[in-house]
Amino acid sequence: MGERPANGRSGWKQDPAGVRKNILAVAMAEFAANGLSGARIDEIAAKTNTSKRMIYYYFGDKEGLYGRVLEEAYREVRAGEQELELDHLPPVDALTLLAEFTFDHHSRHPDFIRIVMIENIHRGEYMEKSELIRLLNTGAIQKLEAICRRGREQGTFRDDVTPLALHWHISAMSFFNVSNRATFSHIFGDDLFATEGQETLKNHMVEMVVGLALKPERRLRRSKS
Amino acid sequence: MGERPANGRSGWKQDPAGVRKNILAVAMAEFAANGLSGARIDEIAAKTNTSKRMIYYYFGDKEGLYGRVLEEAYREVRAGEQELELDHLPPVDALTLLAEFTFDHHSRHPDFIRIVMIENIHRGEYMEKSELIRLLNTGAIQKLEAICRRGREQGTFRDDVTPLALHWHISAMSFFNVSNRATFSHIFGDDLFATEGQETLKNHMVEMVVGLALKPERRLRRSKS
DNA sequence: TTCAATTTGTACTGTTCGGTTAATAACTGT
DNA sequence: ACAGTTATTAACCGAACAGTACAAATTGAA
Repeated sequence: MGERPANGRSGWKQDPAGVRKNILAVAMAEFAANGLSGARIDEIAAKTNTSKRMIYYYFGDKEGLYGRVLEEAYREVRAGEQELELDHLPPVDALTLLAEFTFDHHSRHPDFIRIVMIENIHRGEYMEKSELIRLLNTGAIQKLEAICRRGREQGTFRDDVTPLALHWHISAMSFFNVSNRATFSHIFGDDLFATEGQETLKNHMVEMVVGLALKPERRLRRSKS
Repeated sequence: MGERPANGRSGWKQDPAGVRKNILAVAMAEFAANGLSGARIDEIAAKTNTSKRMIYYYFGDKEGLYGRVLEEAYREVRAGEQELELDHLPPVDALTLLAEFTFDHHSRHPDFIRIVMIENIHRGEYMEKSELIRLLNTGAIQKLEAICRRGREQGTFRDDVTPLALHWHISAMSFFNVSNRATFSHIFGDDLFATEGQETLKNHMVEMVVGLALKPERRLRRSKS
């Protein structure tokens, strides 16, 4: 897709993949901005390089489109996470880096956060229909499992704190930081969301998570602030 | 309201407060379940003891109703929080209790969580119109401020960790635990949401938060699990 | 050449849904 | 008794909106 000659319907290229991609990108922004029932198919179509007709041609109906957007959102974010290289680092440093990365990564992808919020509002019912999403996510915790395994072998990590629990804590703080910004900053001001405040929160988060993972006698001050 | 005789329109009591309350309760459940654009006025009316007409009579329009629901949600939850008595406890115990209470309180009020999620999806725009909500929430952090003050005076608390930051961390983990249950449990199973898993998460959270608040040399093992 | 897949565009349909009208009457305080 | 408030019911309006029909053109691969 992309270019369409100004006049009439002559001189276009067949590019199904491109058309689909374009529709998905626009739809993701619209669903993220307005929710499933709030988003308007006509509005999505208008912002596309193609027409409303093609949305139905490729995605069937609104819910089908939303489902694909959901998959695409997870795909993009998980792909971004894969780039992180941690195996060469000592466990504590790897955990620190992973936590910091997650915090920043979520912060950089607010539309993904909003899509997940919306999916939770819908109680995950569209996610359930997608085999792909479960597939994509099984890998989400593997890095953490590797870190924990090495940490335990090395004797520095507790063995009653599971990788899943650590993932939960890191996710909670990284996710909430984006998802609840509107209400939180309305009530308490936006100092915590300015650069300095965000650094503080991130450092707290890392300190807490690392502190939780390490055996008590290994917890020496390693805070940055 | 409440009772309405089966036949016709004869024999009712005037009870504006009751009618409003009834509408608000039904509307809160519907908005929490379906979101602002997803909720249906006709559906709300049907579940009410009164009629659609009365919704417009008292609340003007859908957004007006949603705004009042939002206020009511915060009112109820904050009222519940006020009951907690902490002044008689040593700072660490008070902080522990407050964190545990918050975790459980959020867990017990999923509809409130969902309303806040929805309001965040709408970027807090309805909240901004309500002076009442800011009022209600100024008190939300006072207990924490008192605890921190006493902790610092006593010399056990760090003074570079603000009550607001602590509140943020406690909120993040308590809120996420409810808000993201659907997607999280779909991906990683629901072990963490069974009784035992929830206890573990709560204990972790308390351990992390208390660990963050205390000066390093005061952090001795106080974990429950 | 053939033919299915892809693309375009417009007009239309059927329904859902927020909000209103209208007419009426019981309630309550004064 | 009267006046203003609170309540009821049911039909109705108009706009928004998901989804379709229809007609036709282009492309690209077999």
